[in-house]
Amino acid sequence: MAKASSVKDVAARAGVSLGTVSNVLNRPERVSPDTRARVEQAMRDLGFVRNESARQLRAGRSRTLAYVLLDARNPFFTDVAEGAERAAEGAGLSLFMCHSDNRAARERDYLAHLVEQRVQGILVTPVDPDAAALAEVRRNGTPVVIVDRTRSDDEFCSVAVDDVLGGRLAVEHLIDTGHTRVAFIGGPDSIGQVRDRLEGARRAWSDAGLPEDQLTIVPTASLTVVEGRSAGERVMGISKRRRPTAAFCANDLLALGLLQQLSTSGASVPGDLAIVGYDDIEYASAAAVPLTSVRQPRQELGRRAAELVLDEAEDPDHVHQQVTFTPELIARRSTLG
Amino acid sequence: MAKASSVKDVAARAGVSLGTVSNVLNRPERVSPDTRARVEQAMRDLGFVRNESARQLRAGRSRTLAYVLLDARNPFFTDVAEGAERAAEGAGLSLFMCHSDNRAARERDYLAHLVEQRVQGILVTPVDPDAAALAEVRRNGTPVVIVDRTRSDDEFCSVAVDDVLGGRLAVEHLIDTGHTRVAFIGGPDSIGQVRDRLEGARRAWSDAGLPEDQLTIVPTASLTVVEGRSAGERVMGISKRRRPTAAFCANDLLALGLLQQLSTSGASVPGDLAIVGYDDIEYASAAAVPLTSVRQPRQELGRRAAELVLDEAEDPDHVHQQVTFTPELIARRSTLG
DNA sequence: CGGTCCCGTTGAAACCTTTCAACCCAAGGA
DNA sequence: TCCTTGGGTTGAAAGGTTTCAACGGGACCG
Repeated sequence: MAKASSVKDVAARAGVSLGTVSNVLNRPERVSPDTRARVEQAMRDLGFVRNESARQLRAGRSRTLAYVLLDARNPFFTDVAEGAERAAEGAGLSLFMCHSDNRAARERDYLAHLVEQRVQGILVTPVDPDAAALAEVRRNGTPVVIVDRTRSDDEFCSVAVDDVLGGRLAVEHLIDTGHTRVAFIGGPDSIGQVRDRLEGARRAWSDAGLPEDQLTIVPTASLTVVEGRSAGERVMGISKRRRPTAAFCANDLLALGLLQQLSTSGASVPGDLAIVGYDDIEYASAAAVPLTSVRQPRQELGRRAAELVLDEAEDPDHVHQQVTFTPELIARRSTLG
Repeated sequence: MAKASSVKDVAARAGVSLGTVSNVLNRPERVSPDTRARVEQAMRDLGFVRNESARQLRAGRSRTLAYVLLDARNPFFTDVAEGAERAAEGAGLSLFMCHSDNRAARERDYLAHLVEQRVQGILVTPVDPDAAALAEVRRNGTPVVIVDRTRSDDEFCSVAVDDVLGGRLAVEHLIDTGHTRVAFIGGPDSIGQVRDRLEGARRAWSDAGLPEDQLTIVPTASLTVVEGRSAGERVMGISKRRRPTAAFCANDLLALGLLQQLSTSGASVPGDLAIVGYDDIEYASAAAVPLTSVRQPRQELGRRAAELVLDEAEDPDHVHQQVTFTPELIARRSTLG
């Protein structure tokens, strides 16, 4: 592996000055066709690869965006990343994904590294949206956009989805399809999203003039398939007369677990219990009974976040915006029969 | 956002030379405590952040690895990434994930960008493992390790899992649990992994002396839940007398679809049909009937790949190795009742 | 034939860090 | 007192690219 060759080597081989080589690279139209051909040939001969560090050093900016995400295994985040990726691609940039794995320390390391790299901008779904580290990153000169979280101050751009509205949509749909006893399944309520979705559910309920005690809360310890199954056992353990006829789950994993539990025990969906999930993950539509679910515009979220971070990077008059997207209810057989 | 400050600014403010600032950064033990304190204070005052491009330019190497993966939504790849990440973290490096989304053009862009960035090494699950682009990357000076694919020549390090053995394990397990009519569900056979798993299944079958026509091939168009359901219909459409009593699915998504189809139609698992999946994804153990599945050491795969690429980067006597990992059968209720 | 203009090319400067030989000075030994 | 030693600090050079003012030469116009 011979030492990488530089513009100087290329220039020498092509018999031109190194300024010309640079012109071939950056403004080929300024160079006469035959000179250009000679330079390009020399590049091929030497296996020349432009050194991005040097270019960046000189240019002061990189050609990269980064998305620091909490959990690469959650399809929600990878979909967001994909949206951001497309936007980056459109702007001629690369998007690097960094997996903080929900660890604040790892997140900090990544952020520091990215700032040192002088990436054009950072999208981040932070472990703690109010962490001082984020302000520090921006103070150090790198634009930051917060994704799927909101910060208590408005010092940052952020993109998120209106979870209160999502909860409302879900429950309004159940009310519209005739249900008057409904369970909300989800938890722990330390998760902001869970709280918001429940809040939306409650508002829809009281707006419809339904009695508060007919909206049952079934708490779960986490948002997983296993918890969904156990919640199912609890719901079905209620005497038929008083049992809810529909359940709104705080996410699709819970809903899938619930669905499994019901079909294992011979109950019918939606006959015995209608189900609404949240997130509309791929498995939701592929379930044994396709799930009604609240869809968030995930790719759009990523795309918009990328646009915002680029605006912050390029527009000196940039004003921070908190963008809220609108979720959408996708009705399927689990509520429609 | 004031222009970022450099070591020179820090030096001026601290009243020392810029060499000293650099020493504080890189060999703090050489600097007297009070000078160091002064310099560090100046850094804080100015919000100094080391410019990684310049450092890299000087040092000739970066502090980064990258993993270019096919599909960020597939938990298999993100688990591999996680293993690589841990290894990178251990070596003081960052790992960037790049999502090629199965598009050769995007993969090419990423590889080019990474080479220009002079990353220390690239892990890649390529769209086409024999693509000339990979050889080009290495020729240009960046170590490359191929993950979960194998190349026809041995010019690269690679890490993969023995799919033939995996297929064998699955079918041996079914034979051991008393089945003499088995279906292999999977396709298309343009996918190398599908071919290998089937090959392993066949070998186990004939080694056990069972008649070839009792191993039924049920082809699918892709490895998805929906295809699994349709395969289920086909299998259950066979007259009871000749119907297989067990199915080995080429991946877990097929197995989950199959399971859904069976439970929807009232068939029992494993009573009417035992099921073995492949990959042991998270949903496999969380399914209505927990799935027996063939587990691949995903994190280990990533970890080893990272080690290999670092070895290639650092050891002048590096020899390319093709590492093959051994899969493991995880028996659960879908075959054991 | 002389003067302009424009195109293509050149060479040096700048970007910021790290490294390393050289230097200074105080302390200790002769 | 002079010399040595060594810790602490310095300043210049190097690394590869981009930019830009300047330059050379050919073509065109008068």
